[in-house]
Amino acid sequence: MPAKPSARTARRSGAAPASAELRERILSATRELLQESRFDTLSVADILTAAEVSRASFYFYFPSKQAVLGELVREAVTQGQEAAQPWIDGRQDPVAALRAGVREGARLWSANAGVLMAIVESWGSDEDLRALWLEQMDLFTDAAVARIRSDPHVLRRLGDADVRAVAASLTWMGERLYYLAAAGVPPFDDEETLVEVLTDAWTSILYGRRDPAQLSEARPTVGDDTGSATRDRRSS
Amino acid sequence: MPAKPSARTARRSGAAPASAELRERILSATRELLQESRFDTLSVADILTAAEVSRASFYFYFPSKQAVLGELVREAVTQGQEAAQPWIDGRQDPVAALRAGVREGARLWSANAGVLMAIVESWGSDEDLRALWLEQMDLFTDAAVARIRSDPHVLRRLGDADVRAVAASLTWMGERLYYLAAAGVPPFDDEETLVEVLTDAWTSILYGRRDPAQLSEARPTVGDDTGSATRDRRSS
DNA sequence: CCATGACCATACACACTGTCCGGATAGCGC
DNA sequence: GCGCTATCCGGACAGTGTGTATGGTCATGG
Repeated sequence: MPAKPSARTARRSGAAPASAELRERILSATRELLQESRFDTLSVADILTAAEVSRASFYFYFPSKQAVLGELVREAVTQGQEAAQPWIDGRQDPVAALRAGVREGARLWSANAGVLMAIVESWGSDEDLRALWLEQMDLFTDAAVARIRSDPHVLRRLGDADVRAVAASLTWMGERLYYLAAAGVPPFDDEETLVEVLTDAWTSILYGRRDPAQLSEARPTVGDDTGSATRDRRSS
Repeated sequence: MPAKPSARTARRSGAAPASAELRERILSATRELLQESRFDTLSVADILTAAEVSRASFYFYFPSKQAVLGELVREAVTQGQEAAQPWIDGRQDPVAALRAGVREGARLWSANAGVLMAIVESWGSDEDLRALWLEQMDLFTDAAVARIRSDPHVLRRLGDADVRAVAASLTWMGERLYYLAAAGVPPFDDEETLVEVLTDAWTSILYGRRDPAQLSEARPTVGDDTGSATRDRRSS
């Protein structure tokens, strides 16, 4: 069966074949594809087409599509570490800093929804991705632990509880809620709701109170519950 | 190429070829296989071998291996609904009931670790499984919402927060932590730690206090933190 | 002017899924 | 005992993926 030997010869003409240019193309293409497809339904062939790269080249730069995802995750997550900083170094009001961090996290997640959803869905099935993701979660946990340890008020409140376990819980609760938000699962698909509930949870657990400040923020009546539906992202 | 026409003829001899007997064999075999393999690395062929069933028969009873998982999940999750009952109908001390429910949940998860890990890892990639799991989580959420609504103390404390969102957060935090425990991710791989931290989180958020009772329970010094390692189940 | 390195097309070995078909066999009515 | 039918089996096949291997093309630079 004769394949069409059509126009696939207009590339080398481009400016610089700078060493790892194809590598970049692969990365970008994958990142974009992930915005509309799930990682596991994405075939290498799809990436090849989108990046206009040959199979051989792909496997020259990456050992597998999982490796590509790993790279993208590292990129995305680096920014995340920074979002948490304000709360970590604890120069501001903790609750305010926390809320700001949570909101920043939400922004970050929606900006990189494709990549982050992909890693969350895939770290269970690939050794390298698993190590990568667990390491990232550990970093957040470490930061939270440090912050908690440096706050006598929180320490007292926590009593004899396992500080690291508490910190890890908070980290993973965040991971899950952000993921659900990105996946369009109600009620987390609404950013405002997400931020409120996450912040409340963190402050309740650590500081034993809900943030009074939130009441002053302009937030329309919630009109909550009665929502058992299952709406999905991917339909936009 | 002559295949060995060997001993595959010792089954029909068995007692009753009662209608859906093969179906049962498939279910059990899969359940057992899931205790040592991940769902996505499990091929239909593996199930066929384990259940001593032909490919044709398999596809007669189930449209796909996902459907098998769905069935197993329904079985496992039904028990879960009951575990939550004591807290739901709220005749006992809420915190005590909560703690008991959380512990029961932990037991349930470790008893059905294979199946439950499988659904958690797979609901993102299959329409039916997704609907099934989201429905289950919604059921738990509904129950929590009802319980919260019927408790003026909690209601007051929650203020204008979105009740359903809070309930959903608690549900999903549980899902994630139980999963991590089953997956052997520290510090949740220790049941005691898991139960404590989950109960504390729920009570902190809902009742604004940690349970004083827990201090009286015999619980050895935690010797917490300094654990960033990544140990995996599947190695037992 | 040709060697080299970057890249491509193609095709292959292997694995898995889901479908289809020609039997084999056991129980059952007769 | 005899054929019927429901049930189940082995095996083959098409379709789709992945990862590897082979040989060819083209621009550049020595």
